[in-house]
Amino acid sequence: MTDAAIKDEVRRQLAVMREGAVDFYGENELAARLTVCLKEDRPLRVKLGMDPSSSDLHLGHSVVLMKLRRFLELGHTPIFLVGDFTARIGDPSGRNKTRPALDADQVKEHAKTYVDQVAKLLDVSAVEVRFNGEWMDQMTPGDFVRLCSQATVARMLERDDFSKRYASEVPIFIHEFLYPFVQGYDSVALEADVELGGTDQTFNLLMGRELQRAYGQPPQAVLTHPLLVGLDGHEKMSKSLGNSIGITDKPGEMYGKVMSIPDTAMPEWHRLLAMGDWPELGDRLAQFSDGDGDPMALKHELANNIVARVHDATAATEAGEQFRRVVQRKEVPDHVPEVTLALAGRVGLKLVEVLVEAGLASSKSEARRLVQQGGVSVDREKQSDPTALFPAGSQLIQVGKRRYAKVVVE
RNA sequence: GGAGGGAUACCGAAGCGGUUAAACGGGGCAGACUGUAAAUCUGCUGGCCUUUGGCCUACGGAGGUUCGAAUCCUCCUCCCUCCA
Repeated sequence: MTDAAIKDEVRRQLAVMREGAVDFYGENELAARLTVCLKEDRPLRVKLGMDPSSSDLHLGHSVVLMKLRRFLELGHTPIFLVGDFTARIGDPSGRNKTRPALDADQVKEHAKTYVDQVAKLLDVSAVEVRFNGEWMDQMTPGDFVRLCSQATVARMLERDDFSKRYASEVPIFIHEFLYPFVQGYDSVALEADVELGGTDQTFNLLMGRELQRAYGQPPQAVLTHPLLVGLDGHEKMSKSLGNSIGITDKPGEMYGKVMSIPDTAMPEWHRLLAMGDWPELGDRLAQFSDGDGDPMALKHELANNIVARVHDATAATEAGEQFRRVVQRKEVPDHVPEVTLALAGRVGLKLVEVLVEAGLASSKSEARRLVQQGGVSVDREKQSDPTALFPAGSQLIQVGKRRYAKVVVE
């Protein structure tokens, strides 16, 4: 490659890297390093770390995972770091209370399925998968104290999440201070050239730069990305807030959840999740925000694209048909779970009992409430008497708009 | 080590001797409406029952005072702030 060609290539790659990102720290340093790498035909080492603090990855995680995939496509080395050690500390980032510390067994349990979930979005055989326990479990207390001597308490307290907690008298534990050191040290151990993360990770990511300098390495570049807003359209997507779409969600469920986001969240979802794909949908979404276009059709398309990426095109099409049928036309879905109940010599089972037994209500009181509020129908007929008897036979029960069960009493 | 403040349902937060399964807000569920599981409005939101009523469990934990306690007292646990 000529110098001019290299220069163009560097420019092209940086543009891809920047896509969808909020901040790009150390961009100029990276440009220089990339130039050398291209000359020597050597890939950049690109780190993305996630803590197995819950067993499920969601669409919010997919934003940075897709970015990692872009780096792979550019010919660099993606490193997926499973924070098995850091999960045992609990990342305080963006939290208004202490994250519960997990024990080693829970972490191992979560980590098991992590890589499989990542594999849904990118080719893991080309990814360097590492665990930070590899080096952290080897570290001596002396090493660790040396590590911690790289930043001050005042600096820590400047962090938004900490200063807010401090001001509102919510406890901050010492170990929470330790988290950024470990995450930063991971970059040292991995000799990362670039680290990806959400904007909430900014402090931790920049700590990596500082520690690399302290340990005599050139500092990594840092790319921060916006946090995907959850199903409610306001809070960031998070499993604990219950507004998330899991990577492992079934196609139908995933499709329905996408359909439920507020229209106003569509352009943002497209921007973050498409990551350069589906460009014309983006154009039409832009028009829509100018007041044109059919929002429902656009949302169907968005849902279809998302499901197709995580699952496959066939599953997405099926999920779409199912949604139109069950939710929009209020027809009975194809597959209704079937429950068989024993009559046990009685004349009939009470409706409330049936609802609880079929898992459609968590208690008889709740079942009674549902019936009284007109939320229950049997064989498509609305029920009003919670004590109505259910004779032997097979009947279709519906609770609310879309929960069904076929109950066979025998 | 000392002084003060606090712990209430899924979450936040009132209540400070009886009419409190406990205001209010959020969340959740149901209903109406809708292109959508959005927005908006309405209702419900501890459990069990023979249900215009009854019973059980519940206000950090353990005891106590009282006819009666989330509310008063004692001890304990945990948290926060300030001083050292």
